[in-house]
Amino acid sequence: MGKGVSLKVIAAKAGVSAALVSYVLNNKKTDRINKITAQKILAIAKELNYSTNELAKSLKTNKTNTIGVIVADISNPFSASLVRIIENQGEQSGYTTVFGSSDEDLVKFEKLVHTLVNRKVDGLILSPPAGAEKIILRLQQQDIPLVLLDRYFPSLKTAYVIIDNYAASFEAVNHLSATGRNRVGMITYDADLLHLQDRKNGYLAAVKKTKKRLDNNHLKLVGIENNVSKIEEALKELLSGKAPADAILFGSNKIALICLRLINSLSLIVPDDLAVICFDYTEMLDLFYSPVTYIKQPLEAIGYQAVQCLLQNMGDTTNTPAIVLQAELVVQESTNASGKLLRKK
Amino acid sequence: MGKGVSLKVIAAKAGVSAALVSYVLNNKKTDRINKITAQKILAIAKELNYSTNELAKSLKTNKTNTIGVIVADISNPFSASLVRIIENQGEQSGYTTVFGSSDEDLVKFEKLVHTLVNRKVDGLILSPPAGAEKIILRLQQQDIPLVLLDRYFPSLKTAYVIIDNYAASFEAVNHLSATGRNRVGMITYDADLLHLQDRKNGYLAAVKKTKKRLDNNHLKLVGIENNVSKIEEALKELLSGKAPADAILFGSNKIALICLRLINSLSLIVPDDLAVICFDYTEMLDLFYSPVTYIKQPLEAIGYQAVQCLLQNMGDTTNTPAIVLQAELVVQESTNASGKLLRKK
DNA sequence: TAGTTTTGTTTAAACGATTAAACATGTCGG
DNA sequence: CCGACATGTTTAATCGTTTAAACAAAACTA
Repeated sequence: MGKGVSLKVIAAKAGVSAALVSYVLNNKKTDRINKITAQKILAIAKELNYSTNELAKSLKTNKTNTIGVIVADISNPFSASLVRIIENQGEQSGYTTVFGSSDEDLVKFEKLVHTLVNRKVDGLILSPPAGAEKIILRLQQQDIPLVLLDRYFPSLKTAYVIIDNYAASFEAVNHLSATGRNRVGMITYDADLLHLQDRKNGYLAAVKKTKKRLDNNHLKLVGIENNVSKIEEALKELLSGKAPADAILFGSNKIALICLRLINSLSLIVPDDLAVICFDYTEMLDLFYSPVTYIKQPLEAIGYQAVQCLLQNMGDTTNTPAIVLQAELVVQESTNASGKLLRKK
Repeated sequence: MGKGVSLKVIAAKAGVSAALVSYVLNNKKTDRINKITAQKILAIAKELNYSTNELAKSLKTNKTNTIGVIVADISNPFSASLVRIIENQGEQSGYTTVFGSSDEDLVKFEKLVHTLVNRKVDGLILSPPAGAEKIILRLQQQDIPLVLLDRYFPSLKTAYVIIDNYAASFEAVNHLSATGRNRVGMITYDADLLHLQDRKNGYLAAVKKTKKRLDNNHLKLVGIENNVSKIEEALKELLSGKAPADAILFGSNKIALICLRLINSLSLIVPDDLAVICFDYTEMLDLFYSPVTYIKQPLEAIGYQAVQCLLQNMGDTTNTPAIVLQAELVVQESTNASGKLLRKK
């Protein structure tokens, strides 16, 4: 391996001590240092193409200027976009971001957390899987700054940034009701995670509010592992029987993909026969023949707030801001009340 | 910040030297060490919840067990999937992966490379933007193991993993020709990057081979910044005039998205009036009313090979394997020769 | 019993930086 | 011409590990 150029090397070449080189390169004690010596040192540093060994620096300063981010799955477009925003946002404040995917797996999550902590990240932005309370708690006991993303645990006093999933679902169902849909169904996850519960509960509350009889068969819960046939089955059930749904809210973009693909191959027409709304935007929603109405999470704001909260929490770990952002319902053709089709006949 | 538990702390508590603790915890010199002492040390380490400071360890051992990956844009589903595969693949070999997005911007790319190098990653997997030759060369001079991903520079002797873009384009056009399309167009990038040139040249060669008159107007080049109106304009041009294209090959998933969205709003029918093929798979292709035929890059294989090549290059930087993988044309409805529509009428 | 091995543990330097404190000079006022 | 202050640079400890080498005591060996 090519010998690294260290302060010592520069010092030797310049005939000074390593300490002085450090001062010069970091612009410290600038009032004291001889300009000529400083110039010489800078010249040599440039000539040798010196660059700091951040490992050593971090070890000494106890600061890595790194934040660790754990999402469920970075290959999910939703996570990927968010991660990108956090990456940019962090950079603005001088932080490098490192990511990992937990796959909603507690063991994997814990392993990732460990790796990041042992590498001494300055703080963590986490989308923890269900059951991660103990892990989070231990991090707090170790005084490691962190903010939860997209999820939160009511039993824990942490900083978090979430969207109001309850309101988002509620608004979506309201929109469907208001535009004449009578049997609004939902396919979402059967999970402990509170943000998913909120999506479900928002739906239930809105359905109840319509005074229309609440038909349990219109809420379909599927596993978070996104099993294709299970989800397809749920959709088929919703669309059959004596009171088939005339509108469906999909609890995630994964669910939406699977269902829309299936709908493509069925004989029913969106939005005439069925209105659909999807949680989270993906490019694909625009490509469906009837562009899909969706619940738009304010990704920029989420990413921004996550980093800001973390910075605050880094200053003082007892400072745990809780940010709740509102999602926005973006109405497109798939919930068109008129039933007039824009798509090609 | 909560005092870190260091070897020294354990050593003190156990009444031994830090060195001995290190030996025990790393299972070195196991034959020599007293079992009882070892047990005691392990117990204390567990009790204090010790975990290695990887910073210090890396500084000493000159190994971080980290590989750095730079892609164009991690929020692009293609990159996101690949990155995920690399992440998993790296983990198999005991490496943590850290990512960054260059946005095809040379300055940003260089900055990212610097950051990763200063953090002493053990190796790099890079999708360099155009003009990155000097940067790559300097890395090689510093003996930093690296492998290029998806791209390569003929002027440089580096390890790389790419797909045969020329053959992929060629095959796609052939397929269109063979299924009766006569005026095959392409919209792709006007870029120096060789893999993009290859896509273009494969198209040109295949068109030439059909013996049909090569009409320059059927190849549209757009900027890599994916300007929406420029791309839409290119599409409109292809579809108008005296010899409108009856088939189009899209040079990337971004281009495809923009064009398919526009096609959705036009009166022409895919595949009857127009066949389309897209480079790179994305979920969205399945949601288009006429599922889109695409050129499938073997992501798993690419990710696997990238990591393997890097490991080889880490062992010996003069070892620069060049892997060329073949893409696969996945034929779906959008190039259906019969013109029979599966989509809803 | 003295010498050699084996067993068990410690010493100390090193990785590459940071930084308080000490140490030289030089300059100036009185 | 001497103490005080300013100027410029070095010393040395430290961060938390690793690891070769030294050391000490016990256990054989002859």
